[in-house]
Amino acid sequence: MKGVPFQVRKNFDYSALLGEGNPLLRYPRLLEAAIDEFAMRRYEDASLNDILKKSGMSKGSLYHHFGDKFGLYLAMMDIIVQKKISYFYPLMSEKLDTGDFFGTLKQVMKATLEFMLADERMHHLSVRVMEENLEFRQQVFDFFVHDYFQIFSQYIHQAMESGQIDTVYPPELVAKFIEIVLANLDKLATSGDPDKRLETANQVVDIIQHGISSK
Amino acid sequence: MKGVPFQVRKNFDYSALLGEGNPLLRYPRLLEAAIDEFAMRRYEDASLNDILKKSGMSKGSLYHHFGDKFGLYLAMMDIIVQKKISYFYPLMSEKLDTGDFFGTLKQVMKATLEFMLADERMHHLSVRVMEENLEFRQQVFDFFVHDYFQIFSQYIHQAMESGQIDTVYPPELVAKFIEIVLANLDKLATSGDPDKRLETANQVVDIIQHGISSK
DNA sequence: TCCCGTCTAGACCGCTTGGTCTAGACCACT
DNA sequence: AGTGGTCTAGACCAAGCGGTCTAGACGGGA
Repeated sequence: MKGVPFQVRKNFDYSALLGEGNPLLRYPRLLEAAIDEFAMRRYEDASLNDILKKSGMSKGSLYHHFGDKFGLYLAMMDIIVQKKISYFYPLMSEKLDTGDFFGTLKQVMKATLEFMLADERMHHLSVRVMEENLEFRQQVFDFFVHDYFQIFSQYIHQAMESGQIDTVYPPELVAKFIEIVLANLDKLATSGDPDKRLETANQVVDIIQHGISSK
Repeated sequence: MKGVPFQVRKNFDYSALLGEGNPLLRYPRLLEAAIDEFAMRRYEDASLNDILKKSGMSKGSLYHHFGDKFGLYLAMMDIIVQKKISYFYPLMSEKLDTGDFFGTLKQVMKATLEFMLADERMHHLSVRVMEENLEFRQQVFDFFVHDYFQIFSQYIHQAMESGQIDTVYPPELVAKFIEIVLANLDKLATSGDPDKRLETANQVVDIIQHGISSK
């Protein structure tokens, strides 16, 4: 698959895979195997044959239900995204309009950490998407239009306008900086004890706060 | 190459490839093609056949001179590392013992940025090594024992002892934090103009300085 | 001129990849 | 019982991979 690194099936309705009708919900062993494989390797490197072997599903069934490798990936990501939203939903609904930017950031950290601790594979999946090439990401984000980054970016603009962040820094720089730190949270908070990890995560927010808050 | 993801040739002296006797120095087209390919894709994904096609070298010659794919990779990295050292050498020799940690950090940033601007492919190569799996990195670092991270970590300890960094943060956290920011410098300083990039890089150091310096 | 070591070209090997295709199992409806 | 649609199993496919191997080109010493 070198010459044709990534391609999408025509005449196949991927969106039918998402939501309640997600066929992956009916094949828990396939879901497990897919999460294992896609958490371990990036999309191109992940082996469909290995997933099939591990899950016991036949190739015919997989292609019948999911169309192709990308269909399986989308169906899996749909489930992961739902799970992730469940961790962030309580936060999104009430806190996002208060004036306490760094307090919110700590809560985002906490939710990220808890999501990470619940199943490290899912965290890997979330991070790994951002490591894929642009074309692939765009294809994926066509189906998951949550646009986290834009919401986050707007929130930072708000925090700047309300005087919480030093205006000498371009908002985009601040947004990217925080995004990078969040994406690498697993490398920063590595010690086993969950409490210790949370403490470290809060220290990371402290560093960011001292770094960018207005003097 | 799925079942045997990474293997090293026995009875072959890789170290003979490094230094002055590096055979890659005699094949500039091969060097170019290797940098192109290994900067584009990670080790496993990089295609030896593509490198050969681009450079016009035959497979027989390659295996005669370099032993295997890993030998070619090592020979190329040897040249890259030499180049990188040439950017950091002036810095290492005089500045590393002064008491101005953040000043030094700014100079490290500047050198990193200049190295990046000189040839973006080389910067990609440097960053990409850290994305490879542990086993591969260890194999590579066996041949390039510069141990940047340990030197850097010690330097941070010194800066803490001399009261430049807030001691509430664990030194390892600070080291990893800075390391992550440096590794993602290309994502932070993206705007085309070199001066603007340097300005952004300095702002990033400012953020770090405000973030971790003792109050 | 012959010989031998070095080097080159590229056919070939075994293996893995994602994807296709066919035969048939199973089931519901007529 | 017959028919048609859905689903499954897995043989098979072309392409790409890193690596091996052989035939021969080339050049210096005897």
